Amino acid sequence: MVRVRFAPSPTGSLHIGGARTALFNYVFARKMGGSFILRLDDTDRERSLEEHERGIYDGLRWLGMDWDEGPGKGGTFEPYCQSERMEQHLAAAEKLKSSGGAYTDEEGVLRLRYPETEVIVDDIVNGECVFKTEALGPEPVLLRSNGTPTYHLASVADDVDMKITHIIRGADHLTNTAKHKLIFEALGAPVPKFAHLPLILGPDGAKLSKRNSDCLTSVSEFQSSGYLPQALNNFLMLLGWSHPESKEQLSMQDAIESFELERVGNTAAVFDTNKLNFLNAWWIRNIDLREAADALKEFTGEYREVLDARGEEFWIHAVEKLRDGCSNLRDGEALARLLVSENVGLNADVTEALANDPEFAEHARQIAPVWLETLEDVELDGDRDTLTVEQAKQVTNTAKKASGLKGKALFKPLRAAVSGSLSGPELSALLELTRFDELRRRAKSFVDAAV
RNA sequence: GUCCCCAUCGUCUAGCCUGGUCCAGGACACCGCCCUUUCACGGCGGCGACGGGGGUUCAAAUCCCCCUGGGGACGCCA
Repeated sequence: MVRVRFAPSPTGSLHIGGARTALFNYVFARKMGGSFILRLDDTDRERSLEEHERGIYDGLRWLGMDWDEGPGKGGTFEPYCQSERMEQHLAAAEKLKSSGGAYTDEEGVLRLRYPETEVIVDDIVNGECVFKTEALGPEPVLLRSNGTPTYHLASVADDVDMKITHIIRGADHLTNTAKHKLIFEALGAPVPKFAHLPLILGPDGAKLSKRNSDCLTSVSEFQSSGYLPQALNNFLMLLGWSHPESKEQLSMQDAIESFELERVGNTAAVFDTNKLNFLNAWWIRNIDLREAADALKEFTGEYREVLDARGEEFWIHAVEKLRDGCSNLRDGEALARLLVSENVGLNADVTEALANDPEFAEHARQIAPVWLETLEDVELDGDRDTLTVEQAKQVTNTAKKASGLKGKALFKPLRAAVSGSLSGPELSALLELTRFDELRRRAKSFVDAAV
């Protein structure tokens, strides 16, 4: 039975490297039909914050990684917070003391004893790594002078107690693993298998950190910046692992079905925002329509109320028509603005084109009055406040005939008249979704600007 | 500084273990064309890499060594 754990310490927010570690553990556990355990490594009471603890839970849940055992969930090996496992840690310390695996130094702290001059870590992704113990630094402290256990002791003792079979963590732990292996052995416990994941590097080539201002690092930041959890998971999955058939768009299910620890690479990977963005756009387009509508709606900001007033069906229909143009959930706001705002002025790019592009200005001058006139001749059906699909098609055709313009010459200024912008969602959809009185208002102001 | 790890297009990578099918395949980004009565989506195409040097071999991206480059670890933090 495979048992893996993700053991973050709540001394900072859940960052993307941690999320990737969690993800690989999670996917591996699911693939193997094993258990995914969440354990809080909070032995550093000074720096552990409840706020971060919550952030870790929220982040994991947002990404869809449910843990089988852990805080809030319980399990056979409770408790799952190291701060509550002092007793077990001290018992392990006693065991190490009596077996000679550890000793108390002249300063009164318990240290691991390096028994050999060499330790070999057999790693699933990196192969055999040989360490000379003298190069590992001083023998690690297990119990501080105040008697509390350190990370090394606590981590290993808990891994033993919780019967962890595979330790999957970042490559920055490789030298720790050498020390930990010694502790497992001194404890007379079976040594789990190890897999050290290659590090994620920032755009500057150094280990990704919060300080790296060029890109986001914490999971909550990605959430609030308009990324879909599916996109972030997909992206993270591809950092250091590849699908056997090179499939690039992967759901959690896809990843679970085809995951193999043996396929994990061992070269550090640079975080590529472009790819994340691409994946985000792909997932916005391809998830369930209702889910996309809900997600986009979260980002509609000030237009949310008006949108709600127009009914759920309206927004779902809009998203169905227009989500192809969204690459980030934040695009929801611009979308909502185009559909319901009563103050859509002209974008700078339009006014600039009007001033500096004689051809565009000429086309705009021609189409603007024609467009306004066309709209004024339209009768809405019954109690509708928007054009029907047919009418939307009809008004563009009428404007086309009356102006004698076609193609880009027609649509570029027409788009400006309808949306106040030179680019954006599909025009036909905009015409059929925007309230008719608003369309007329915009047409009027476009006449004012263009003629 | 010491130790460990790594090295294929700008980026993520396939291939490397089990040398030949690789004058190196895919994806993102970028550029062009097509589709579309506009943009986007989509389709097609282009640009673009085995860090260098030695070996081993009939044959090396693939195996070995050196160099260089990058990263990580060296806490009574985790």
